[in-house]
Amino acid sequence: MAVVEPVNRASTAKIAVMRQSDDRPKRATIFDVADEAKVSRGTVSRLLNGERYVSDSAREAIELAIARVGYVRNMAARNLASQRTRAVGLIVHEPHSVFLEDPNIGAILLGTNERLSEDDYQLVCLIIGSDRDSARVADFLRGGFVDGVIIVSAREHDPIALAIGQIGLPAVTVGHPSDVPKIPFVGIDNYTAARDVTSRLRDTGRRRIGMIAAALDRDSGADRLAGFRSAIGDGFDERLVVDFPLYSRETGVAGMKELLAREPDIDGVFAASDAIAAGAIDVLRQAGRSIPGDVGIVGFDDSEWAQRCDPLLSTIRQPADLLGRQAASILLDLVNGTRPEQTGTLLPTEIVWRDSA
Amino acid sequence: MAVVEPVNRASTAKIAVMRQSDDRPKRATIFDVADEAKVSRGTVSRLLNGERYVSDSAREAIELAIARVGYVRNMAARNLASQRTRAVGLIVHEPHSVFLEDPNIGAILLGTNERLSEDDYQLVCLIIGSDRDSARVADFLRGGFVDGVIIVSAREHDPIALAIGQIGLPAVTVGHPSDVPKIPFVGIDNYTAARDVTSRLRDTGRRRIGMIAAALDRDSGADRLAGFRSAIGDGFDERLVVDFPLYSRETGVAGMKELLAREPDIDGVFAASDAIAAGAIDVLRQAGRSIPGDVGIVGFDDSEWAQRCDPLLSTIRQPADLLGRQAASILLDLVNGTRPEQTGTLLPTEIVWRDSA
DNA sequence: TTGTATGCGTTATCAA
DNA sequence: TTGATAACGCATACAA
Repeated sequence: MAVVEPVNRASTAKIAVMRQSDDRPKRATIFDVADEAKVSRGTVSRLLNGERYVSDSAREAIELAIARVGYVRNMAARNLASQRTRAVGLIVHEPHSVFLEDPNIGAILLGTNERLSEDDYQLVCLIIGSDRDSARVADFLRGGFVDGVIIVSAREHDPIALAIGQIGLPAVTVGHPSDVPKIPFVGIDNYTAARDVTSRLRDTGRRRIGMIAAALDRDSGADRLAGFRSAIGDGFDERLVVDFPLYSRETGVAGMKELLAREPDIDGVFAASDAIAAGAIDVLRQAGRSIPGDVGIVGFDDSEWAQRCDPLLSTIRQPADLLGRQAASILLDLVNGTRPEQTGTLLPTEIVWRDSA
Repeated sequence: MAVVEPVNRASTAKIAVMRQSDDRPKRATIFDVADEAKVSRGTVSRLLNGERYVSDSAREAIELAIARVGYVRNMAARNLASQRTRAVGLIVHEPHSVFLEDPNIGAILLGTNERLSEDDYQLVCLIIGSDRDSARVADFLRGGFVDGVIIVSAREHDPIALAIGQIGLPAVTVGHPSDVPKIPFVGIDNYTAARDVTSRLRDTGRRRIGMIAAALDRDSGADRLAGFRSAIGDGFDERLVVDFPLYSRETGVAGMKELLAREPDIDGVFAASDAIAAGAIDVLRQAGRSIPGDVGIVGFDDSEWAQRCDPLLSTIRQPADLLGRQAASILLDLVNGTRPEQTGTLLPTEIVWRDSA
């Protein structure tokens, strides 16, 4: 031990006592472990990080010492020294109502967590519900609290996405707002899915098909509308499209009323989400229309809503958990220095035909 | 400047370059700001932390310097030096299905975030979906990543709760598992709410009242059953109670079928959650029972489910967002060294009478 | 395989 | 009000 050591520790201990305002137990450090095991701090650190070059005798002594002094690593110190945290952030930037109701967000979250867990990364989920949150989260990210970040439900002109670009933090978005082109993304092909489901609606003989669109400021909403339009082709009639800000049941109620008013003979409806479809179905019922007899209707998501509709809702299954997993995989590559070969990944969807169309 | 400074920074720069594996921009430190503004690091730090004793001239120079060199604080270093992070964890420990469906969790999350945001604390939400997660989260907490923690949906014998006790980390639980008595909690009075709603069911003339209980391993589930039992009093018949692990619609379906089989004359049902009630209603319908004519039914939560039932569901409103806010407030006190005067806080609930009973 | 020494970027103490 | 400097606890390059 160098002569300076004891002095060092002694003064440290004193200050620690002074700072110790309450009853939090004092925590052992690598110093204590090294002393106890009669080895150097370097050796302890190497063992802790699973590196080679630790003899069995040293290992035993250290493990014993760790147990004896009750050592646990201090992450802040580790982060500072190693310049990485083994944590990644997941940012959910949504108004409250959406966060609570969107059936996909939870699944994305779980998928991400699962994948990160496999590589022993910690997911920290950051919620933005106000401008103040937004600024604080930006600080948090800039501060090096996480090694990378996944943005769920990014929107156009998202200040956080822009901040991340400036910081140079590895990032992946779920969905791809058009104004952050450099960040890799994972998503589904909303356009094709919408086009295909609408086509099947036509193939089953529907002729006056409307759409209740939503969230046109997001890629998901805009692409679903574009797909619908493409499937309808030349006969497209903009009077048969209504749009609202949110993917909610209320949107379905308002939208369906509007469509019925504009076109009483409507015989098919593509709702931009299952929740919207559920609202629309209730309105159609009250208006005396039978489903799928008079009107065929399809939704999007294959969420809980689809199972609770009467009749059961035909819809598009979106692999939300896989989106999360995939986003996590890409981010891990990024964090480890691998550049992804492609900037965007689209996962396949599947049409689930049930009873409503 | 001391003579040692330039040497120090020069060698630092070299190492930084060596480590800089990719294109992450080099970041300015307090050193750079201090140099640029011709003041000491101490002064810069004081300004950054909003302390007194910074002259206007110094302030101006520093703010200019910060903008010029593009300084942002390094949180890891700040955390290490200050021994606190200004972040608190919120732990959700639930199987996937519950996390996705429980209507309260999201609201608790948002309420917590809102309150913490007011004090500029960052909420980091930690999800436990496996034993591996559990161990990693424990490390994360022990590592000093957060100043405190809120546990949502704590259960009996929760390893995380036990770990937190050992660490001595300030903590609050939402709900109060009986085996972690020392941790303050916030919750609702499930017992009284359940008793009152059941009593009203009786007061409106129901005589054969059953209950579909769930999650008896949690205080919420157990207390709701106890309240029901108390309201029924002497006439309690355990044949009229069924219980299942989850607060889910499937529980309602299975539970109602069982109750109908046991007691065809049943004329009232207390479902332990709205989702359960929704399932039960569907079964009653199919069995040809009218609601509330033949059978009155009430739920718990006042969630989305309640609004989608036909008829609209009478239920108990649980102030989930307030639970989150309150938990956050208590935790902030704890983190700042204030001991709470009481170990438990119960928030009021409200019975919402609609059409189902 | 192990030990030593230095750096990581702050905060906080104390003297000035 | 400011400056100088010692912690904070760990990782790591390099010497041994």
